[in-house]
Amino acid sequence: MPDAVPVRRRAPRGQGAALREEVLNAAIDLLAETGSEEAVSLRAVAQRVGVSVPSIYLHFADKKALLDAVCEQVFAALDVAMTQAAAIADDPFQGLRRMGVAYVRFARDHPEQYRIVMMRPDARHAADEAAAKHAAAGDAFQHLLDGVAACLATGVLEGDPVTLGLQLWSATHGVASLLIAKPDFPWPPLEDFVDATICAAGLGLAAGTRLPDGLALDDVVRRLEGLR
Amino acid sequence: MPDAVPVRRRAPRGQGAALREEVLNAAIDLLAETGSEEAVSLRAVAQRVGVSVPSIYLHFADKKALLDAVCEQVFAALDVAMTQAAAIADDPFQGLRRMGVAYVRFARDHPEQYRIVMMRPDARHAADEAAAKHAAAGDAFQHLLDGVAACLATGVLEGDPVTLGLQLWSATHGVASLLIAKPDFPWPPLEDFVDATICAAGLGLAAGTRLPDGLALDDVVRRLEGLR
DNA sequence: CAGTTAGGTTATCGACGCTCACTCACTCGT
DNA sequence: ACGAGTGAGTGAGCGTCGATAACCTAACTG
Repeated sequence: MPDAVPVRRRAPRGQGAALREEVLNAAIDLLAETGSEEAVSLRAVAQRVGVSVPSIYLHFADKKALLDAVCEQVFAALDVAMTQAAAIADDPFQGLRRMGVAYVRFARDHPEQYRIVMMRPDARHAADEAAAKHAAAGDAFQHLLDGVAACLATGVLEGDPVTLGLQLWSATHGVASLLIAKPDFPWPPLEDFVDATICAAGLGLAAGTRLPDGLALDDVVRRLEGLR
Repeated sequence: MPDAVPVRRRAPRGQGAALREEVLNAAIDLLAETGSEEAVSLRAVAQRVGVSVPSIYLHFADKKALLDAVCEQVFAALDVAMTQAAAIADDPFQGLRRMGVAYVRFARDHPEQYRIVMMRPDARHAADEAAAKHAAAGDAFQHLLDGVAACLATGVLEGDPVTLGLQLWSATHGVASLLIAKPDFPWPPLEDFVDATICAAGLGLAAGTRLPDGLALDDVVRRLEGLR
């Protein structure tokens, strides 16, 4: 006999939107359980909800729209993880470090979700920059910028906050992304590596913004020997 | 009348492998022209070559194998770009900087190729680490390691070369990857941003390996003020 | 109870990756 | 010269996918 298909009672009159929730949750669960984007087919989602495929189109324009909604939820979870991590920091820069470690840990623990969120070409091309910022990364990037701003306030960093934020994000995303793409590489122990990379980036940014253009790396290095 | 389908004369007896080249080149061109992975369907490739779909399976086990071959070629092109860029550097660290800029420029100019190469989950899970290294990134990562080794030789960097290489690669890949994924972001001028990020990472790594564990970022910053 | 309509379904489409059975057309041993 | 063998390539078709059009019916309203 066929796999006991879950039956779903038709929603009462005003509650059509309830199906949207169910579909979205089914997609989220399916992605989490299988860990594979291609396993999230409309047919699989529909069967899990106990509904026919075209019903999904009543609440999502197409499959991309459904995945966009999934991404939104993933981003929210990522933001929660980062915010929690930063909350217990002693100083602003340590907050950034903790955020970075939490970020990479999230990516490692939810690789397919992170891949979908970050590696899919951007859906809509937002016209103005502010909208683009929010559409792309939601609150997470804003919280990173807040952390940068705090560092700027204490003077530990200097420069354009958006540029600094992008650089730190790039470094952190680079670790997370490579870690997912090349899991067979001889990675050093994760937490230390991430923290060291972020520290290096932060240190470099802190120092870099204070250096004259022409100064070679060697000169700085020699100067730093005294700190040993 | 139907779109003048290219006719392909059957290859002579010993030359069956010629089709492999034609299929591969067609896939590469198709990807470059459309800039979209999903446009590279076996049917589209077959039609471009002027051959039937199953013929592709005579030379490639499945679609993934074909894309793997495409990736190999993309990696080779990336490696050429990086090697050329590093060749005209004055000192080892400048070589790393130039490699990084070339790397990101390549990613920006061939976004879909870079995305496919870097964002696809690794095909085969190599058993030993050495094989994994080569399977994953080919010669490009090895050349990066060479650059790191040169910096180690002149003393401008210290530490484990593989770890340092991974950190620099992470930072560079982070910029490239984010740039592709979020093209609508308010990115600063590209070349400067990339170079600054790599310099910051390098500076941070150079300084970081020489600092005692407990030292806070502020202390270093204060110490660097003298360099202004 | 009748009518409306929100909340679905059934049937179907074209494109996809992939497989199997099959046919050429050339070559080579006799 | 010629039939067997084989390298090179097809045609038809399976199952799945995202998406659409047409239709139905349960639930609420008057």
